[in-house]
Amino acid sequence: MSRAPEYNRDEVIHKAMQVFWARGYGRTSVTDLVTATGLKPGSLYAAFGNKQGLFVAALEHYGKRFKKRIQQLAETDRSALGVIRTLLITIADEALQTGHQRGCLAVNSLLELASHEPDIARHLEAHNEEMLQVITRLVEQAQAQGDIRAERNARALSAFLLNNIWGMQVMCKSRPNRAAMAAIIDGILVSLTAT
Amino acid sequence: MSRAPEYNRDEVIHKAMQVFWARGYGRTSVTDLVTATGLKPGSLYAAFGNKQGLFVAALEHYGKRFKKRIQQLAETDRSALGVIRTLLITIADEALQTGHQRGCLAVNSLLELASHEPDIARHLEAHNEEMLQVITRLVEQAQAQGDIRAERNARALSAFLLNNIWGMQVMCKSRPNRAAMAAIIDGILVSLTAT
DNA sequence: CTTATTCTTGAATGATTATTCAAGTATTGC
DNA sequence: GCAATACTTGAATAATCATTCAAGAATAAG
Repeated sequence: MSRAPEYNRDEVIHKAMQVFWARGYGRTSVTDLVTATGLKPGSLYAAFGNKQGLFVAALEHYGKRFKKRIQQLAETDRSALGVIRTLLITIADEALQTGHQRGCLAVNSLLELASHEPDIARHLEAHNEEMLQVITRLVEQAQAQGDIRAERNARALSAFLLNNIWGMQVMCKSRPNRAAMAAIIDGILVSLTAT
Repeated sequence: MSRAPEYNRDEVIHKAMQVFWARGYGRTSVTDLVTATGLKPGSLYAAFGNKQGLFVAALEHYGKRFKKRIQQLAETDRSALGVIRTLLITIADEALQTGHQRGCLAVNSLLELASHEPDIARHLEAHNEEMLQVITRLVEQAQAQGDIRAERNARALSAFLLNNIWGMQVMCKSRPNRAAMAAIIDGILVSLTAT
């Protein structure tokens, strides 16, 4: 029927995501995206409409990746509290990787854009709600397993957990510090497992 | 000797701060600043060097304001733990004010600029270190008053506290929610006062 | 081969950006 | 009144930005 695209859509989105993640939306120029993806402006616009369209695709790609990783984590441990601990340690370790000061694309974008771009704000709110649900399920499992007291409100504990994850993503950008990360994880677990 | 400026420097900085706070650094144009401050470009550049110079002045103004407010809070209550609780409630209440989705200028700027502007990153790291010291002093007081166990590491508890404050400033931007804020404050206090 | 369809290319467009500067205006000391 | 000094003004500048589009190239169907 017609000519086939020379690029792979997912690869293009992945490369665009990395640029947006490293530089933020506003500081990423279409020229940056052309360089990173190898697509010329015309192809980029034909495929994604505009810069924001590519950004939304990148955000969704990021969200999928994130969920997939938590899924994998959950399969490594039968103890839900263990999964929670591993999740926190993983986030801390990534934050502590020298040079890796990108933080979290979702959090970065939320602060940069949510007040100005309602469409993007909706995407990010949905992402956060999904995160909250994943965490709530883990907390409920930990309650069923007897590691967290059953009387406590799982949704409330999850909000507290997510709040700390957000905080760690902020610390990422400043002076990621092993002692502080350990203190935070300790503080969280003390609170979660309090009697 | 010479002509006196027609503007008040502090007022100009204050107005600029509000624009940067509401819009972020990148989305704020010099035209926005000219409109908000009433100063023409020439005067603005004579007074602050460039856009970034005015931004740094705004950041410092913000930091001073913040410290002053905590100082005032500290004077309202003899109990250091009470001050900490009030501080958290105040932050939560501001976040919950409808329409007020600005979050925290320091956190917003950290995520937007720290990886790209070393000068600004230094300012923000200094600000965070000061916050940490203020909080540490409160924790130590609470320990002296017997509300937090003396064996616990004050600096570690403060890192945990600051992490949650950062998280709340992130939530500000998404769906500030009273139940979640209450859950977070509860989670923090449970951990702080754990035996 | 011809035609229709879609992809690729990259220069052009027009808007917006931060910044500069020369000309005008006010104030102070003499 | 006369300089000297410093502030104000706003148009000009040059760079950068997202986006468009016409022309060329590849593919598939008939």
